[in-house]
Amino acid sequence: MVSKVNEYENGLHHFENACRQNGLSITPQRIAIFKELASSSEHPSAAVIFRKIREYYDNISLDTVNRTLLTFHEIGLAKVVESSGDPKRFDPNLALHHHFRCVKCGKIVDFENAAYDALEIPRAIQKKFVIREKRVHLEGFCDTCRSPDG
Amino acid sequence: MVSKVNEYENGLHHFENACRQNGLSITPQRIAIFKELASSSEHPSAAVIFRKIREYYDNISLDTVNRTLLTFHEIGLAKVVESSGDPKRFDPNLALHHHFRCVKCGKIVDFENAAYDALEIPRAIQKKFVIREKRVHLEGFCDTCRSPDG
DNA sequence: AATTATATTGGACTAAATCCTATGTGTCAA
DNA sequence: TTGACACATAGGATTTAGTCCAATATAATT
Ligand SMILES: [Mn+2]
Ligand SMILES: [Mn+2]
Ligand SMILES: [Zn+2]
Ligand SMILES: [Zn+2]
Repeated sequence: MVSKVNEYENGLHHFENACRQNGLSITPQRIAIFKELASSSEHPSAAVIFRKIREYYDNISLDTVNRTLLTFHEIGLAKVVESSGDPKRFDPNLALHHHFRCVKCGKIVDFENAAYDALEIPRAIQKKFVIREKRVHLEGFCDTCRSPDG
Repeated sequence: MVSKVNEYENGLHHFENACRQNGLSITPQRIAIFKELASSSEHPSAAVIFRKIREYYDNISLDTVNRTLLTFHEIGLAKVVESSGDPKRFDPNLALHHHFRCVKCGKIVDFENAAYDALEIPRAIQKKFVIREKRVHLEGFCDTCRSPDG
């Protein structure tokens, strides 16, 4: 078992390498944003990350958070998750996995499934398009939203 | 083979029945929006539909188009397609099918695939959530965006 | 044709995201 | 270690998407 500390350090090293390889300087803002995203499992929006960082970093700007999250996406440090309009949601989990999204509260939940992972891209699609992501997307009501009201 | 006219009439009947069953009156605006959506295969946003209808219907409001598309979704006449932030995209195709989305130009393309259709919802997910939609989501670069620039 | 509940309009408002430019700071080479 | 510079950020302005609201219009029913 890998210790938490090592996981954490590995994450930071990955981040620093990715920045260096892409000619991006390593700023306190980028570090804070990376840490916040990496330690999150709720597929946060830029605004959510912004508010969390603001708790201890009193003048980081929302623009920087937005710009940086998009940069992370470009250099492969983060993914942008499928939503339905509404704010963009970011994902630090780069491994192949799948999503359930609650149409009521917007919660996005990861899950793993070997059969889903094994799906092949249809020939006709492969010929025509360059595929970068393949995910199964489930939608419905989560455990919290399913019962009382709606 | 069903004639175009019949398909069209069936669509309109379906629309009218859905409205009646839900206590919604059949207004010229709703008819125009339904026709425009039903005859589209590009998964249009509200703004796109609004602009098309404006070409011949000179004072329909954007608010009505937005509100109506959401209503259509509620009463099962349309689906809201998975995107990545950015404007909501609507889908008149109620049949089980799957999507490719170009990350550059935003184009969303339908495709059918029996293996994808046959995917089962994992036990653990079924127990916890109420599933309403199941789709495979592919992402990448479309035929137009793949080549020259990047 | 009159009634009434529902729907639409258009402008105001809110929220998300991007743009702009003056200021600040990581990085690298001396 | 310092200095120079290219790159990055802050914060305010702007753009864009979506919603709200109150006055007006109209579909459905009688
Ligand atoms: Mn995820
Ligand atoms: Mn579709
Ligand atoms: Zn929920
Ligand atoms: Zn494209």
